[in-house]
Amino acid sequence: MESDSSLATIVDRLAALAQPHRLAVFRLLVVAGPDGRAAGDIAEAVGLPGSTLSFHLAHLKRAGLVRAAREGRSLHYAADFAAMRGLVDFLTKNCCTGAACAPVAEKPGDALRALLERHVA
Amino acid sequence: MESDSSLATIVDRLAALAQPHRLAVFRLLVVAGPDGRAAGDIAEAVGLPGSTLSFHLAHLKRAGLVRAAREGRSLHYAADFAAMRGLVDFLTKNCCTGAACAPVAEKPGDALRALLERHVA
DNA sequence: CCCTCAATTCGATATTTCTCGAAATATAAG
DNA sequence: CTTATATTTCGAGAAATATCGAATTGAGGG
Repeated sequence: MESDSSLATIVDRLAALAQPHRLAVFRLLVVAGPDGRAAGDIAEAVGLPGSTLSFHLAHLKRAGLVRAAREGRSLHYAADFAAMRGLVDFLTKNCCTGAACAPVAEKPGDALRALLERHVA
Repeated sequence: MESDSSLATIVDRLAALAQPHRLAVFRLLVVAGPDGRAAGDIAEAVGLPGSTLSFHLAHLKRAGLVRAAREGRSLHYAADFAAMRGLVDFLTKNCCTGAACAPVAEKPGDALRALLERHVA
């Protein structure tokens, strides 16, 4: 049940978040929680014309980071937390190991334990 | 000693990694470790003309994800692990909380503990 | 069925990104 | 000082992205 983590998917997801408006939208949806928010609602919150927002939402959706569901006459967009977790996992495993990123990790799990220390001291 | 994590910086770093060649280069530098690798060496490994690679390395450098140091007549590029950790931290804190991403996190630290569980079971 | 509200798709345009050969720069070696 | 090697900068073209008003589709309400 590992969500798709091909390199192409990773790049798509990074690209989806690598744009100020889209990052703002996604963060909005993260705090909004599983029920998400209506498109028009989001448009007002981030101050974008509907068509422009629609473009960005489509981008996020293509990347699998958000999902849409009809609710009456409006569309509710919600963050896909599993996809996001997959992205963070990839970055942690593939771009944060091998050397000095997570200090001293002789045994598997030590890197994460060190991470835990640093954050929960 | 918190590395710069302004939104603009985060977007720059995401954009830097959101490109197949650059992601490949960065991963190469991650496994290469703190000493990094020479530019020409990297160019051959990823199969890019020098000028094209130089463009991508400059991009990664602007974003603060890699650093360059002269070594004889070649330039050695190395991943900046602290910057990368900063990016992952941002994503974890700002895009992976609030709801179902890290399961059950009532007390601070629980989210990370849960993460630890999931990875080190 | 007609009207309205919500959202997307369609053009058209401006901007940015990517690519790569040719020329320039820097460092070492003879 | 001349030559060779490593890398960057320049310039120019092709492709992808971002923006937004106008036209279109979809879902309810009267």
